[in-house]
Amino acid sequence: MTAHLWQSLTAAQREAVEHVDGPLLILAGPGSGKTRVVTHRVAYLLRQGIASRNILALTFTNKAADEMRGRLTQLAPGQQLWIGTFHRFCARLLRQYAPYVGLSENFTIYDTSDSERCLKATLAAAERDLSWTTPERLARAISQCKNQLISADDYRPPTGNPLGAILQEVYPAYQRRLLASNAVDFDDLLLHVARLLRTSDELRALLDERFRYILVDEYQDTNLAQYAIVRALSVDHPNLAVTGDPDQSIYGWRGANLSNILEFERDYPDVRVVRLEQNYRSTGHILHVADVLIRHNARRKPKALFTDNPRGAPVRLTAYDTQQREAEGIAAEIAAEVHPGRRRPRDYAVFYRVNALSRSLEHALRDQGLPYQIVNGVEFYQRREIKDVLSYLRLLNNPRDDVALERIINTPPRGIGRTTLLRLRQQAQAQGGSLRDACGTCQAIAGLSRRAAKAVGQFARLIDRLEQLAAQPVREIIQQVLDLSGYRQYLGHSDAAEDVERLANVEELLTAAEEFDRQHPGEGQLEEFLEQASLVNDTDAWEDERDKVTLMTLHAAKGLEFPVVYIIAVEQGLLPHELSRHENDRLEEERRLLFVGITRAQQSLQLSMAQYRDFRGQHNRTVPSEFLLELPPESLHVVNLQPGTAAQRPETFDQDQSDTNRPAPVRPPRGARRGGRAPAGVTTAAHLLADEPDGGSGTPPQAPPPDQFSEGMAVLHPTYGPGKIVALSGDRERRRATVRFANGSGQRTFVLSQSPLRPAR
DNA sequence: TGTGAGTTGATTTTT
DNA sequence: TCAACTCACA
Repeated sequence: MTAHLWQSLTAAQREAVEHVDGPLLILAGPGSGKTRVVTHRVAYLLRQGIASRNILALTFTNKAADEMRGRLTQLAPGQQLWIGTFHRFCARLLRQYAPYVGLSENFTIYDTSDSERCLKATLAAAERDLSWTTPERLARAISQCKNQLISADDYRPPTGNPLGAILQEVYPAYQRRLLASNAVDFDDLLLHVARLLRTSDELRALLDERFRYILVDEYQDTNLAQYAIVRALSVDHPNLAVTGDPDQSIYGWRGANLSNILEFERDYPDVRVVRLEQNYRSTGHILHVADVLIRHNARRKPKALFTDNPRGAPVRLTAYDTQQREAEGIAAEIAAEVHPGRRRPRDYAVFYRVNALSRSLEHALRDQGLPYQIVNGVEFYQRREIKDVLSYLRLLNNPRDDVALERIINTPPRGIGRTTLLRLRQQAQAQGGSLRDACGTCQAIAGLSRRAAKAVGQFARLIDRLEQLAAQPVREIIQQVLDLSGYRQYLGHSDAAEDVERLANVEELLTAAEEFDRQHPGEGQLEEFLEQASLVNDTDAWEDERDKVTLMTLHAAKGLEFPVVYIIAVEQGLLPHELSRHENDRLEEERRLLFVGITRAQQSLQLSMAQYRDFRGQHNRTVPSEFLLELPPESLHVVNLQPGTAAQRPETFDQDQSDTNRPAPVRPPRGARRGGRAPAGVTTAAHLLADEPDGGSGTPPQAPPPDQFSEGMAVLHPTYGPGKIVALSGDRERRRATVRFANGSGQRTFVLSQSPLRPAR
């Protein structure tokens, strides 16, 4: 082996790299060179004479897979081994074994919006009263079931849960519809494979033998289904190496199960554990802030983060007046470094909790003439025109794809309206066939007007004609679709900026198809193209080559690093997010999210908040994030850019609706109270942020907070559930609200200052 | 059947 | 704020 490859590795890294047989757990802190270790280890395995086809590397995102592939081609050129996401891997297996689960190999992969359409169709057919819940909620519930390996037949609702009762009916019906359409949703990819491995030990053993060495990256993000798959493939050959960091688990909401990594040692008692704790990325101050913050989490594996890097500048904690000031301030700082050439735009990243926060930054950066890129804005493959065109392709590939058919049967408009579609659905149901079948027999459908029947007949002929082309190169198929369906004309007939852009997007799709064709010569590649389109997202298109400021969510930031990082809107309700604030597990996940953001920074980091922020079209006073209280003052530099604020700030706490109101005007948020972990001498974010320029001055009596309740407003009560305010009375501390509750609890009156009632939004 | 205005209602993170 | 959906009308 070439000596220089290993020279740069530390003892701990080398230990992981040179581990060959048996289970291995690599606990890798941020910036600890994990990717290097993993790729070196694969190279090492290959050099030990292990055949590349026996190695399987599973990642969570395409981006991670691409990076690993890229590095491996440098370390071990010319080796063919499987590197990819769980979903890609499962899709590929499923194509091979589709009949075992009732699919044919040309099945369609529904993305989230497709499966929601499918679910809506199911609900419409079931005719249940859904006024009290939404299809989205049901979709999420189904997804959660699948993540936990609960199949439609196994599902038993918890007693007294109204959602469960509906689910018991709808989940199997939805699943039947998917199968009838020869389609799977994202979760099915995993679920089908997991069940396949469980039911057929023969197949399981075959694949276990085939994939003798398995590596799983970001193991902390695996859910139960992924866990089951990996375990099933590591019975006879338990050479399972997982890497991860429990502190960077941020996908709990998607079913990721932190226990998978926390209890790995229990699952594999003879596991070798390697800890990579030295950080090569960040300055001492940045790492210290991250470390102190994450120690507030209870569910974790304690670890000591350290670095030999210089301490650097303290982390800045900046309070702005408004979000505009925040954005302008950040943009001006970047411009001041970039324009004289001290730094490049690509050195900078701005992170936020939700996509909606990017707008003011875009403005500010544009005003400064700074180039920027937004990761995960509107995804390319989610755009209407792209989905339209792809739906044609999907229907060609899988005639039973009803969701695709419904999408295009009248796009562009060809005179097939609601009524006609309804008849077609009835016909399909009666025949027990697909909509595509029904279209073919439209002459025989009762109640269909002559005109409608003609339109449907034309549509059926169009599809027939296109189906002849299915073996052509993908670009050619798309061209024909655009021409024969009239879609190109339909988009091109107006000069509206919107239409021009749509046309441009379609052109881009053609380019992508051309590129695909080049890489996939030969016939019948349509299926592979569609699979890529469903399982590849826009993060993958993020170009770190481009010299631009990067704007992205904290989730998207995982795995990346930047010299200078800004994290904006570190405020209650956003970070931690409103929906995660009240459950401890989810609060810890929010803390991890901030931890991930902080540890992306190499040299310089600023956390910021704005006193006022426009959100969802409303102008709101904000409350500093409780996480700010948990940061170590000795590594912080607090900058207060709010004019004359010390006087008003206590009031901000009155708007904190998280727990029971207290009479005291200044109330330490939860973090400070819990176990007295707040840094000595600092009790509240108000103090923390009032350090300068005018901190400590006398506090005049504050104005009463603006009334947040109004008549007719939807509210939520922890005991009585959702309700509506029917009357308000009294003032200030005595202000009372009468609420009518939805679930038969009748009407009740609450003293607002003493009740946990809050707006339901 | 298609279109446009108007309303409503919902808003986290993604394979 | 903004997209999806409804409803009235051509």
